[in-house]
Order: sequence, then C-alpha cells, then structure tokens
Amino acid sequence: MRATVRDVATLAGVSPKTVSNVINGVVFVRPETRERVELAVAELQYVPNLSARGLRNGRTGAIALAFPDLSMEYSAEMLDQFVEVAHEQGWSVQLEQTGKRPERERELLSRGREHLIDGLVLNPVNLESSAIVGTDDLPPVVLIGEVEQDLVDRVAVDSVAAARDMTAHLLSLGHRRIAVVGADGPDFDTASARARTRGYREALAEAGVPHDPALELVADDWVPGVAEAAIVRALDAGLEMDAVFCFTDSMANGVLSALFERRIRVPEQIAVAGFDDVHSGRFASPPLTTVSFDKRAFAETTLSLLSDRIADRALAPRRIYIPHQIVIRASTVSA
Amino acid sequence: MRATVRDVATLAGVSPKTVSNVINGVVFVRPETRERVELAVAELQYVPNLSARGLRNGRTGAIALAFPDLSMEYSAEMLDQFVEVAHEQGWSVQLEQTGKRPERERELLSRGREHLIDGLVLNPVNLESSAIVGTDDLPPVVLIGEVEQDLVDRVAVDSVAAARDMTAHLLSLGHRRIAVVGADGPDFDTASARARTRGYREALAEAGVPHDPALELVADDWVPGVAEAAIVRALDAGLEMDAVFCFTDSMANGVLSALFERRIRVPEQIAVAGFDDVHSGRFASPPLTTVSFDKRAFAETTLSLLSDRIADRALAPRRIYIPHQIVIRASTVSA
DNA sequence: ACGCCGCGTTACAACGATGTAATAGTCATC
DNA sequence: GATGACTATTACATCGTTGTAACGCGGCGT
Repeated sequence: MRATVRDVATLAGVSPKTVSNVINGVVFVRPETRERVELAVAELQYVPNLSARGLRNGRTGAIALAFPDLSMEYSAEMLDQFVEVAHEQGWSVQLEQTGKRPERERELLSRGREHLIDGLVLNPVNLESSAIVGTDDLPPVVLIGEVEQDLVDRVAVDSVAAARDMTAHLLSLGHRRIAVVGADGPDFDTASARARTRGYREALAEAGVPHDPALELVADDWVPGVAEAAIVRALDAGLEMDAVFCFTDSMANGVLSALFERRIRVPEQIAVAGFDDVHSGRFASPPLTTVSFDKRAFAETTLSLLSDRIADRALAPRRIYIPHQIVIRASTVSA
Repeated sequence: MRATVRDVATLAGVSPKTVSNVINGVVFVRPETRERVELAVAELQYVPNLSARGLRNGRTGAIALAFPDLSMEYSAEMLDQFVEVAHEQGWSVQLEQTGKRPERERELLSRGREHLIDGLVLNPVNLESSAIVGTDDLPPVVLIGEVEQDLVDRVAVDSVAAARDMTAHLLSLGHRRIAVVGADGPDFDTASARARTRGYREALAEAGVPHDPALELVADDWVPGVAEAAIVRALDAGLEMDAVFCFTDSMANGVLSALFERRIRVPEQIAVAGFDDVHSGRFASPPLTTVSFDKRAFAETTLSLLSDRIADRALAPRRIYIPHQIVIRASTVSA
C-alpha cells in the first residue's frame, strides 16, 4: 500500500497539513520541520495521489491533444513538440484520435472528459462552425489548424498566405501550368483545403496566369496513396502541367512516387512542392520544397493560449498566426 | 458548477448511491427508478468526476504510453494503433516521451506517476537490465521492442529472426557485399541494434558468406540524417557493396536519398531494404522492401498483457513475439 | 394475521489532499 | 513579568464517488 500524507506526518511527527505545506511550498515551514518531513517523504517514497489532489483542487494537471490521424508524420512531429512543451510546463498529456468520425470531436467538446482534463487542444477536420454553439458550455479549448470559427482561441499557419507564397514561388520559376493536389471538392471540403486552394488562385490571379479548374485535383483524404492516384489519373488523362503543389508533404510523397515510377524527372519536367515541412521531406528524392513553420513555436503559442484560457474562461477569443517560410529544395530548383 | 451525484439524486428523488448504482449498472435497480435517474442525469448533463472515482476506486482508467521519439513515423503509426485499441477497451491514454534521457525511463518506472495511471507501455531505448531491479516496486508495465530483460512482460518483433530473414532475402538475390546501417558500436549499443546485427551475421554465416566488419555501419541515432551521413562516408571511403540493409525504414529513407543524389540506381547497383514497414515506405523512390508486422496486433497483444498485469501483479512475466514478414518491393527487386 | 424472506434502497464512512479557521508557541516590548 | 503581535502548526471539514452494512417494504407460507 502506498504511503499517504498521514503516514509521512506520523513518521515526521507533524500533522498531515504540514506535510502538504512542505510539498506544495506555498506556506512557509520552519527549516528543521521541513527537513524532517522531507526525510520522511524519502524514507516512505511518498508520492502524492493525483486523483485526490485533483478532486480537492478541481484541476487535474492534464490536458488533452486531439488529432484527426495520429499515424501521419505531421501529427508525430506536432505531438513531439506539444508533449515536450506541455511537460516543461508541468502538464501531462492525454491523447485522443478523432479519426474520420465527427462525433468524436463533438464528444470532446462536450463535457464528456471535462473532469479528467483541464483543457483541450483540438485539431479539427470535420468540425464545422455549427459544432461549437455557445462558448459557455465548452471546456477550455484551443483549435489548431485552419478553422472557420470565431468563438474560440485558434492557432494556425496562414494557409491562404502560405499557399499564395508557394504558388508565387512556382510562378517565379516560370511555371504556368501548376496543378494542386488536395483541393476542396464536393465530397471533400475542409477549411484547410478551401484556404490553400484560395491562396493558390489568388497567386495565379495576381500573376495574371489563367486559372484552369482541371488543374485542381481533389484528394478526399490527404494521404500519399490518394494523391498518387489523383496525379496518375491526371497524367493518364493527358493533363498538361509543369508543377504540382501538394497541400501536404505526405501527398507530395505520393506524387513523387508516381512521377518516379513514370520516369518523369523532378524538377526538370515537373516541379513538386509540399506543405508542412516534415522531417522526411528533406530526404525525399529529390528533397522537397515545402512550406515550413516553427513547430516548437506553434506548440508554445498554443499552450500559452490554453493556459490563459484555463485561467480565465471569459477572455475574448484570440487568433494567432504562426509565421511560415518557403523552404526551397531540389524538387523545384535543381542543384 | 458541475452537477454531482447529489444533485442528480435530489432531482430524481433518490439517494446518491442509487444514482451511482444506475450509472455503474452492477446492482439491479428497478426500471422506473432507473428511468427517473436517467432523466435527471440527462437534465443536469451530469458527468461523473473521474478524479473522485479514481480516488475512491484506486483506478484512474488511464494508461501511459512512453516512446523514445514521438516525431518518428514509426512512433506515429504505433501510437495510432495503441490509442485506437486502448479507447476500444475504455482506457484513456497519457503520452510520454523519453527522449535521449534515460532518467525519464527510470522516472516512469519509479512510482512517480503511479497515482495517475493504472499501467504503462514503455518502449525503452536506454533502459538496460539494471534499471529494473525488483518487480515489486514497479507499476504494471509492458515493455515493447527488443529488451534484454526477463522480469517484466514484453512484446516485440523477433529482431534476430527478422534481420536474418531480410539478410537471407538479399543473399537469395545474389548479393554478397551486404552493408547494414544502424549496427551497434562502442558509442551506440541498444538491444535492437545488437539483435538485428546478430541476425544479419547469422544469415551470412548460414550462407557461408564472409563477414566483413567494415560493412557494419554504425548510426548513433536511428534517423535518416545520420544514416545518410554514414552511407556517404562509406561510399566515399570506397567501400564496395551491392546491398544495404537499414535497421529502420527511416534510415533507409536517408540512404535512398544519398543514393539518389549520387545517381546510384536502386536496386540495380545497390539494393536497399528497411525495417518497420512504415506507410511512406510504399511511396519511397523506389518503394521500399522492408520487415513488416501487424501493428494493430502488436497493440492488442500489448494491451492485453497490460490488462492482465493490472489485474494481477503476481503473474509470471511473459514474452510474446509478433510475427513478421518480409515485404518485397522495388528497392530490392526491380519491377 | 404474523413473521420471515429477499430485494431494492438508504445512511454512513472512506479514499487522500488541502483551504480555513483556530491554536500553540516565540519573541519583543513596556 | 505580563501583554501583545506575529508565526508555525494543527483540527476539521470538504471535494465526489462508491463499498458496506443496515433498513424498509411487499409477498409468501402457515
């Protein structure tokens, strides 16, 4: 059986509350008393019961992270940063996967888990504005990624601007037939897809390059297999293109695979760009030009907003954009 | 303020314990009473306080997953499965990253977090046998991946056999100068590295192929960049090889990148194989031959062991190997 | 009609930590 | 030497849930 404050108190010859005071360090305790207690703690290997503390304090010290698809390298790299930063700040992290099921996002936003976590970082995909009705009933939450929603805190890369920048980069290389992979369509219509498609179109318009809807390839799931299938279909249909801008690195990987298979040289015949700057993009064949952002800063910003929100639920919702850069590698500019 | 059993009880005109009985469903409650309670629960949107329940029951309903590096695609795919299976079984999942710091593994195994989680799935890297002394003091834990340790439950792919099989595959293609990337060395000596190196050597010995230590390339971190550097160094040194067996897909990615850069054709000039069968390997250029295993089954097996262990800490430790297969793709056998 | 049985329900206490208010102890001051 | 002003420590109650044991009520047998 584990030692409790009582046991420690008995051994140290003080009251339970004094033990608590020593442990939490807010109330001043005389050095010799403190030392006796600390000795007893060590002796008994006392560890506070966090359930009890949570019950008493109303705070669990845990936050939840919810991603749509944990198996993506993108999720992995974000998780890495979030877990590190959260731990540095003393939070423990609960992990949730929302998958393709919108009801899971709703469930998280309803009070289902409320008593187990102090706050929630949610990367929504299916969530549309409707899902969040009033802010009153929500647990403290920060949404990450592109969301068309004004009632809660949000952190994101400016997808419209980033897509515009990447398209501009491709245009500056002289490309005029730039396909995108991952555009929104009737069956697939997420906020990210819409934003990136919009940025692409804006860049074309700015450059006065005609917009061909046939170049907007829809991928109903942002995974390499779907992207590969989409590009293969387009090539087979004889669609002309001199560049492909994939809305994630993961899809770019699928596209590179298809082009490699067909012996189409990248970037000489078709340039390829991605979005997210995942680690493996650097080791793609050829290395992938992509939209990069500081994932550590992303996590820090998000958790800082969440922390504020937990402290004060009445704060006005904030939106923060994390700066992005175009990282140019050999998939668009040969060495 | 959240509703409690008390509030629900008052509204339904019953005692708190009856509400508890309805919610937990173990004690029979008369249908009309049950209905009244359920109505009150819905009315008040009552949600049990899990801290209180945890305090009372001594179980939190949460388990922890600890991986050395969450940013790896391998971790992501494992996490995906673990989280899914855990949720199906009603566990919530806490995430920990042990990083390069052995003390974090120790900390997890000590009772530090004990009161917050019911059990722990740990993928150790630094942990050597010494870290686990007696089983008495440990939280319920299942180790995953190669570990030289007999005191706790373990689930793993048989790395020795898998490496032997992959080496045999390469030998069967006629390769005789097979390099490995990720071998153990003086500065890098993990159980996985040792096991895979051993399997490689065993296969060579069985086939009567001479063993050249120069072909065993050490990577002090199993990431693509280090693998790339290692292979580049080997090629620059004029080391002859007709195949490269990388101990992870991630490293294979780095190797493919280096070979692509040098215009060395894969598999015609040098065949490349990996280990883990991560998703993106299918979309490598060329698609990667690798050691595959059922990650869902891995997670199910692990959580089943953990569940048993939580139920009975006195069980004899078990070791379970998850079956593996060699998946042959174009990086070793051209289409 | 009386007592017994069994089932559904209840009162109470306990899980462990900690805020509050009261207490014991220390020291300076007049 | 007694009074007052602090300061360190304590007793108690409480957070919300649930196991235990006791209770009340209806039905059955005699």
